[in-house]
Amino acid sequence: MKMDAPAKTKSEETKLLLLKAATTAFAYDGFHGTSLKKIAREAGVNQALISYHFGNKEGLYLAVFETIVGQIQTQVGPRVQALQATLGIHPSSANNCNPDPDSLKQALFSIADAMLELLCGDAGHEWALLITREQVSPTEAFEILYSGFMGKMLGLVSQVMQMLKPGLSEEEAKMFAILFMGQIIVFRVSRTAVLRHMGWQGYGEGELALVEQQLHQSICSWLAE
Amino acid sequence: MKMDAPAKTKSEETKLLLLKAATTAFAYDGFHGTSLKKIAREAGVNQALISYHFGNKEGLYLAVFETIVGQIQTQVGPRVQALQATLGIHPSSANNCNPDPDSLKQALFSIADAMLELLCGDAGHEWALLITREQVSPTEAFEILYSGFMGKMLGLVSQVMQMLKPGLSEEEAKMFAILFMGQIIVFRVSRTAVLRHMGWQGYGEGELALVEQQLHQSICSWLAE
DNA sequence: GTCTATAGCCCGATAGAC
DNA sequence: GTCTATCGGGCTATAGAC
Repeated sequence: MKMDAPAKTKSEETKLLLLKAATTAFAYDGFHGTSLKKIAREAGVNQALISYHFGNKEGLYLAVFETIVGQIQTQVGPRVQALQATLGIHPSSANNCNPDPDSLKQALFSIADAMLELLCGDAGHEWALLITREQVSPTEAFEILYSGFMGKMLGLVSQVMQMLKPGLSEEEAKMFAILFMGQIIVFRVSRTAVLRHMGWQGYGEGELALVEQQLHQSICSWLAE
Repeated sequence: MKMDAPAKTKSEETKLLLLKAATTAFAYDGFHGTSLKKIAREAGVNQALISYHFGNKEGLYLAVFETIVGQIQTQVGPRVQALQATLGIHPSSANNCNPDPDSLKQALFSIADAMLELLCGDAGHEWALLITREQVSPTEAFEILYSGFMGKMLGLVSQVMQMLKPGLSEEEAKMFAILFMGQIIVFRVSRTAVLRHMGWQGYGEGELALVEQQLHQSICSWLAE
């Protein structure tokens, strides 16, 4: 919720240490593959404190996702709002529903780039693993992710698509948003297969730039049609 | 390997029962979330027989994937070869590298439809879960999947793309194959998010038809460009 | 708030009778 | 080939001292 400073009380520091260790462990080994003993060990904190602070294993797991969503919202939330403002979607404007098509396209580009970086960049590596896992095998934590940012993202892309191609039905626009996301998340979800197929060692700057270029081209194809 | 009939010896029947139960259990709960005790119980087979027939838990897990790849190969293998023949990719033909562009496009359509049905249809539900899990968190079993059919599939799509758009570099063609796959697998990987976003209850015939239509349209956009 | 210690359970693997 | 029985170990959760 409000955890930017390294923490003040000792209790909060313990929580942060546990959350950090739990994020790493759950990301790499999944919920079932992770033991509380290991998390406590890696955090340098006594195991019994997990129950004390988070109730049980599931409570800790959910807390990890709440932290992630909170940080994503503080990071990309402002950008999304700025985007909505640029596009004239903000509620205060009457119905200025005809922004510059080119800036709309640029908006799609920047959303794609941001998603790709989040999912495939070094910074959000563990987040990406956790998010992907919840996509594939949803638990209670999926609700946190979807209502926190995924649903909003899909809705935004759908809206932009419908503005760019007014002929689209709402259903078609929503479907396009999903295809849009699919082209991005495949690079995380099928990471191993992608690297093998492309003959890459990993996603370096060069590779990501190439992917972004291809994504932009694909988006242009849709819009040109 | 060669298991079509309900089995002959009692030993093979036991193996089949265990493989069937293991497929279901691993699909829904993952490797770590599944216990051998549960598999034996659901198979109606004594637990100790797992060690006897498959060595250990991992051996059983890998055997599940070998079975899946075997069945996929017998199912779609002939279709792929027919496709390659139609496209003139078969080695016996010299270099008849200019088949009808329209039949190439139809080939892409049918690959997309087959993949979508495999991943989202009722028939391959458990397979889809297992495959997706291995994509996201690869283990030794990933090798079986990739060398068994995923790599071939990606290679085939890349080839077709390059034939349809000769201007593409090999790298671009490979990337297109990945975007192609991404648009399909998103419907499995992000199933929960997709259903919520679209307001669907599940993937019925109507929904799948709609998805296929949209996929075809997306492919057409790429090719038209 | 933090710790130690442990209860209670389920797991995977194996030994040995049949 | 199939079974019962069990071992050793790791797990989550909790009780209770400090």
